[in-house]
Amino acid sequence: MELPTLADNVGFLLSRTSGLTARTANAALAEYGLRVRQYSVLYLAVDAPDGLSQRELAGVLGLDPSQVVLLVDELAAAGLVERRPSPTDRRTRLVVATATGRQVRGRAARDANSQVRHRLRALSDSEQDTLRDLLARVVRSADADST
Amino acid sequence: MELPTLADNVGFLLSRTSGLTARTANAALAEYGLRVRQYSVLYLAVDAPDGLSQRELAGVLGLDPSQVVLLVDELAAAGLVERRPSPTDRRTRLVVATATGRQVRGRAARDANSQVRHRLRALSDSEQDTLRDLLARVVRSADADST
DNA sequence: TATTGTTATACTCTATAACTATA
DNA sequence: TATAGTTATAGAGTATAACAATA
Repeated sequence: MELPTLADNVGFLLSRTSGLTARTANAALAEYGLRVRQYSVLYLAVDAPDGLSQRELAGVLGLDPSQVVLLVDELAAAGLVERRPSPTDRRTRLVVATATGRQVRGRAARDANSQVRHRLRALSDSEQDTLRDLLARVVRSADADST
Repeated sequence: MELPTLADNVGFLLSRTSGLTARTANAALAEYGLRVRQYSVLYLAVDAPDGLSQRELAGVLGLDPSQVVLLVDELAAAGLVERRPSPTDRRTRLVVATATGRQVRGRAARDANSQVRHRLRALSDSEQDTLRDLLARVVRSADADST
């Protein structure tokens, strides 16, 4: 069995590309006082009209629930989300975006998306779509494994 | 402009997929006392018959040269690589794999590749090739930018 | 003057364990 | 007995700045 060169190693390429896009996104988000991890929590909160539990956030983001606590703390301190008691389970606290949070995420998302698309400009639009679909299938299969 | 859901965001998917494959690779490499960063340095050293300068390693890996120093320190302490003076430039130290390093990287690479392929098994072989090619083009374009 | 390797430092991210309150 | 949230801690990864030796 012949070994490929490191430059042809999918894991290595994923790490490099992920690092590139994360740096790009963080640079775009700095204007809003956000980094990608906080931004991803805000993003999900905005898209969930009734909010999400921190457990749900951890699941979607692939993070440990203990990490989500700190991210929500920071977003709450910045006034972008708030924690509300769940009407059905007193253990659960729902993370809900504030009006400010919704505005910030809208502007931040457009800036970040634009910068990341530019970072990926070596790929055509349809190639970026292909990349997204391939990655999404890997993530879904991993999520299915851990269920 | 309509915002996509986070699950359709290429940056987010890259981060998740990179994390998944890095964890998988680290688990496979633990048997050899390696982690992906150290492994990637060893990998390049093995493939360069006359060794590489730490500056070259940093360039290929997308790391800061100061980080490469520590990775080479660890590999040298484990007897997998050694630093040799460059015959042409007394500032430069060439990182060269030892015989042990070559053996270890061969076995480690086969284990890690096998595990990562399994982690990506939602994609067919040809889809994994497509993914690799798309990512490689992004990395090359970024490398060209910083030149 | 510029480049190679190095040391140092601070910050972010990741991984785990343990605890509380509720279910 | 299990689950949601939380606190704490340690280790790994990332980002910069500054310095000595050499080009």
